[in-house]
Amino acid sequence: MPDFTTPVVTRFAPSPTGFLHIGGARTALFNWAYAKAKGGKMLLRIEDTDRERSTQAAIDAILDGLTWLGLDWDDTPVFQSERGTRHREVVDALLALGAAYHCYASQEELADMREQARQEGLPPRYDGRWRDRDPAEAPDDVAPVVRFKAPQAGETALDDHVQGNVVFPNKDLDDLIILRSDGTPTYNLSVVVDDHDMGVTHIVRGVDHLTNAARQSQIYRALDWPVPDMAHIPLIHGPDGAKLSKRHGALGVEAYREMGVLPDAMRNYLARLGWSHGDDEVFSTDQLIAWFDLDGIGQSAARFDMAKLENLNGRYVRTLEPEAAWQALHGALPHLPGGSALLDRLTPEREARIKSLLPALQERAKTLVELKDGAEFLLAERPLTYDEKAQTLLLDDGQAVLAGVLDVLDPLPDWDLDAIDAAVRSYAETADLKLGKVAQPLRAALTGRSTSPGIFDVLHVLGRDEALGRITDALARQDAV
RNA sequence: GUCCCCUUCGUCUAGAGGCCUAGGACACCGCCCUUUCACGGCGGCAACACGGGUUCGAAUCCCGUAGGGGACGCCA
Repeated sequence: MPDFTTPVVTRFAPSPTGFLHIGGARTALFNWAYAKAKGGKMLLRIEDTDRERSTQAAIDAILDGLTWLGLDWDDTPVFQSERGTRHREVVDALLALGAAYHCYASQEELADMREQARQEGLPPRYDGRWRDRDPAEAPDDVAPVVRFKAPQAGETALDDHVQGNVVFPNKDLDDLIILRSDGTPTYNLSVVVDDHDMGVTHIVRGVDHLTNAARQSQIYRALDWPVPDMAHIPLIHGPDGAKLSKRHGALGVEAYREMGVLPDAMRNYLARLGWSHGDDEVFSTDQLIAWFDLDGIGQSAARFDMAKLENLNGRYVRTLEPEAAWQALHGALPHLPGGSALLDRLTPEREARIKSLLPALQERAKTLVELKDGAEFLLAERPLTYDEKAQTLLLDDGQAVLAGVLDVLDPLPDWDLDAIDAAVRSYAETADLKLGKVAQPLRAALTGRSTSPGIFDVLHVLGRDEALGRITDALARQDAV
């Protein structure tokens, strides 16, 4: 049965004044998921009409962020700044239609108007003083702006996929400026024109645009253009319930990349923030696309929870196939703190060692940073540096254990797993020590840490010379203490 | 201040009048497994903001209160 309905076209329209933050990433994800779910397109539009604040660096950061998250867009990105001519054309059309007018009110007048309104306890609004005034009365020292002639009576209703039916009394919506005195179009006009021209059928964005949506719908109607479907999604808040700011998680997505978060996990987490499909917590991108719908989006703001993201990320790290895990780690290294230095020390032999221990390492890591930390001992040069817990383990009793283990390991004819296992166990038995008492100092000596994969594996992977060398190093520390 | 929206465990949420003595996940706390750390398994703690209605019956519908959020620019 062919589908004769209009193909879905969504768009993500960030303004390039900063990085791609969490809220923006989630908005992009919803737009992307909805387009994919409906077999439509997601377009990208860079809203860079504020030339003062828009930067190329921000544009790059946003594109990089989307790419990292795996959110691809269709067609080439539209730059709003390049569409000024068309925007002005529509302003002229509105003027011709009598749906807009020139306003000569000065900045001072406007300021007075707001002040007056504030004192009377009224909302600060433009009073429409040039709405019906004869342009012949215009002062010649004021460059006019163009204002939209908004309906003054009645109400403007929005039928939003997330917010439901929202009604704004028209008396609360004043005549907004659509063309500045310098001849450049403003946001609310540009958005309408661009969304229309780009064939956008569904607008998915943050609720902070809800009032704009009402004004924009008035412009659509004045132009006799169809109003797109809308879905205003709730905002993401910080742990304290207030708007996400730099103090908490309002970091760019690249910050999460640097924390060793996997893009798949990030997507999964973000999808779960404000949207749900029953009790499903962990799902693939294919499942997300299959399940995603605007109806599943909740109406209340969600708080960003790093602990849950980490937990989810840990699941993704653990389930990575060996080769994929290596690719993820290797690829992320340049983005992780201290990662580049490790990359420099990578040799084929060391790479092989890491790969052989990777499954055990993955078990212990919630992030790629932790995975990197866990693998670091395989790239370290002797003598190792020991963390605090490791240092403690290398004191008195530890020294005795190391000496004893060295004695049984050194004469081993073959450095294979079984032999190592047997030797260490027999030492533990002879010394009347629990295996744990033996393993811990050994671990400290071999890895410089108190946690690592199984100790026999570590001994084996390190190889005889390196392993015995590290034990000897740790024994030598006694003199230094 | 005005307008709009929101309100289920600490957090993310399931729930669309009886299936709810409210389910799942994260976090937290026990126990088990175990050479460490993890993973895993089992168990525990913990919520329908409050007050009125409507109904035989309300977390679910209506009204109000409180709290929170958002919007009120020649920014986007």
